[in-house]
Amino acid sequence: MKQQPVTLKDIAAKLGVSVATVSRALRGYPDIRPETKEAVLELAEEMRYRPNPLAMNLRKNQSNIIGLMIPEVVHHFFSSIIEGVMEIAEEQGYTVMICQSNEDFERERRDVGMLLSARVDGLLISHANSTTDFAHLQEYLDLGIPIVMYDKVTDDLDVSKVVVDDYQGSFQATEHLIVQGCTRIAHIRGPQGVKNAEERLEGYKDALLKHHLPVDEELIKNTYRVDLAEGATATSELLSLPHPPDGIYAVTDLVALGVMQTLRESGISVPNQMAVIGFSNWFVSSVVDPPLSTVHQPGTEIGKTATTMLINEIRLGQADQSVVHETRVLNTRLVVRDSSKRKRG
Amino acid sequence: MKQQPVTLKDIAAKLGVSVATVSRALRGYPDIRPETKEAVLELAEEMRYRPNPLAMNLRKNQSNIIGLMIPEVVHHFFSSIIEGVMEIAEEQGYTVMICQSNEDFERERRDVGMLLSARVDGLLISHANSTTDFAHLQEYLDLGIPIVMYDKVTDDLDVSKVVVDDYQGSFQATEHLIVQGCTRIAHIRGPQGVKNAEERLEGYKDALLKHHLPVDEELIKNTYRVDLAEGATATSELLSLPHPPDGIYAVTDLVALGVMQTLRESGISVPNQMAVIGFSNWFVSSVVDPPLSTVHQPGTEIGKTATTMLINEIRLGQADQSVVHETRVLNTRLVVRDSSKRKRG
DNA sequence: AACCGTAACGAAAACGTTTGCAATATAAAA
DNA sequence: TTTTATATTGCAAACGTTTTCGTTACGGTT
Repeated sequence: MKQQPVTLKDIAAKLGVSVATVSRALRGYPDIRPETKEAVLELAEEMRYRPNPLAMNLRKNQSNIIGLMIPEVVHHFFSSIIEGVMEIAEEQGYTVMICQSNEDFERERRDVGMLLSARVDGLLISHANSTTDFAHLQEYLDLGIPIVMYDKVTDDLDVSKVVVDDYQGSFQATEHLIVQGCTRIAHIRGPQGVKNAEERLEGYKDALLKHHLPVDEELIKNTYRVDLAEGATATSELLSLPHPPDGIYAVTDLVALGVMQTLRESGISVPNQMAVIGFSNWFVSSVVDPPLSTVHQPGTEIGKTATTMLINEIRLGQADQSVVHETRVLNTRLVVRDSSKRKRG
Repeated sequence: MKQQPVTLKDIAAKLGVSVATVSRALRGYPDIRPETKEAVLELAEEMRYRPNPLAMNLRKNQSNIIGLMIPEVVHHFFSSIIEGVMEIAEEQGYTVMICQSNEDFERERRDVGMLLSARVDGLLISHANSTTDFAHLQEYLDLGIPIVMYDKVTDDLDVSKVVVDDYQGSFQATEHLIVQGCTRIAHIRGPQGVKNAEERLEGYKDALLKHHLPVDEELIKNTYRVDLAEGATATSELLSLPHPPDGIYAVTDLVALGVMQTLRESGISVPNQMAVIGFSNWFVSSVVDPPLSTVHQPGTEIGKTATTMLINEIRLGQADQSVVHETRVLNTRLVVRDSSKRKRG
């Protein structure tokens, strides 16, 4: 038969003391006789007592849950973020409730509401590309529930943020192609209005300017879904240009893979005829042929940092202390592989 | 200032009725006057009332949380399982608490205990390769908390299970290589004692037998960590054999990628000199060159099925009805790509 | 003998729900 | 008019904790 979980009351009854005493003994309160404490601890161990978090948290008006909104779970970059989040959360006694927005604003709004209903103590969010209205997040702030935004962030909200230095990473990627001897470098950019995409575009342009190369709008291609297929079509278009590029910098590794496929089908050799570099450093980039150069985004670290900051704000709030929001910018790292390596180095 | 979340009491006070009435109105109980119900619903909406799940669940002695033990989060197969689990869970009003064992038994035991402390209503688990003792899971069963095992399962425990047909998938993979004209097929196998690995080995052997090919122990290589490097070293060993194989079937796509890298470095053409096939169907397998043939494991579906079964058992248990455990075997699907395609089909 | 300080513990309220039971009001039946 | 059935509602306990505020007992001080 199902045995019921043991409660404080059970222990108290067996010991002939009150529930309060048991609670205090277990929590290590001072005014408890050492022998009593000893006995309680021993019996609790023996009966395999496990405190009921529902009751504890109800009493304390907190849940010890942090909500995590993520665009896609099945995605190397994001799952490494999940890993980082879980590591810190577990270490700090929090549990994580994950929701997947699938880049859909309506779903994001619904799930954000669900997490609020679940009484999360704080929220980590990378918003969907399509999100422009942040009223659903403002609700949290009104209730005093802290939010930390990561990766995709907005200036519209006064909260802490964790991002990577997209501008610098992009600058380095572009400059790397220039150093390798490329003179006409195309950029397949991310969706308009998304901050990361804009930053990367700027980094690309500025690198060109620094090296006195013209910024040719013909060489800047748009993506909307940021996937393999868009990388492929953009590449076809670039190849049919009267004066095609000799290097392609794609906003994401996935897009870069689409680029490489099209180049292979067109019989164009990488990196000699066309150097290619991506952004993100997925695992897959290291095993394709030729291995894809890219800019490493420290996913795990983003997750860890954001979670540490969030838990910190949660605790400050519980202690009625004021919090000051900060934006942490993590460094990217250029990863040079064969897809862009023309010179020995 | 922080505004407190609104409770039943707040609504009751504003309406001059009792908390019980409000509760019943919201839950749609029959004996409530329509006008009262109307008024309650309206005010609740207006005040943006959200029931406190902690209180609800404490009262009902359940958590509406299901625990998910997973070997690694950053892994295509497993993250697709997570996705499937989350989809069903959310749909059924459950939330998911994920823990990562990292293939480490001690960590698995600790996290399984943590989930128990968190009062999960049920547990989904794929155990670590190193797990041979299942006492930590027995504890759940004693408490009447259902478990559903997926992917890595054991016969030692009388619980429901969801697996793919490793034997059949393996048989098909091997047979496919035979049909393509391979006569000496090597198998890089998974760790001994792990059920999936053993089943795949059997499928491989039986396919050879069916086609009257000898089972040559020299051609069966072991792995322990099941990674890229082991695929590479196994391949080197196979190549240095007096009579090397003309086809390699690897227990996992990751291992197969290691195989392909080594073959490339050795200047051996795939598939003509050596046909290669893996198992799992990661995304990466579709973008490498040549695209890797493999056996598709329906990760999302595994997650969905296991979660559906678990929630079903949870509900049966809550209704004091008896549950009968079943093992669901999902079909795999052979995915033929260029790494094994010698004949047109 | 009256008082006080302190150590150790218990009683009970509180957190926000749900729900069995009792209570009231209203309408129908006698 | 009284009785009875029915429709609404409220009371209060319960879920398992934590914590405030007492209470008791006891040794030591005046």
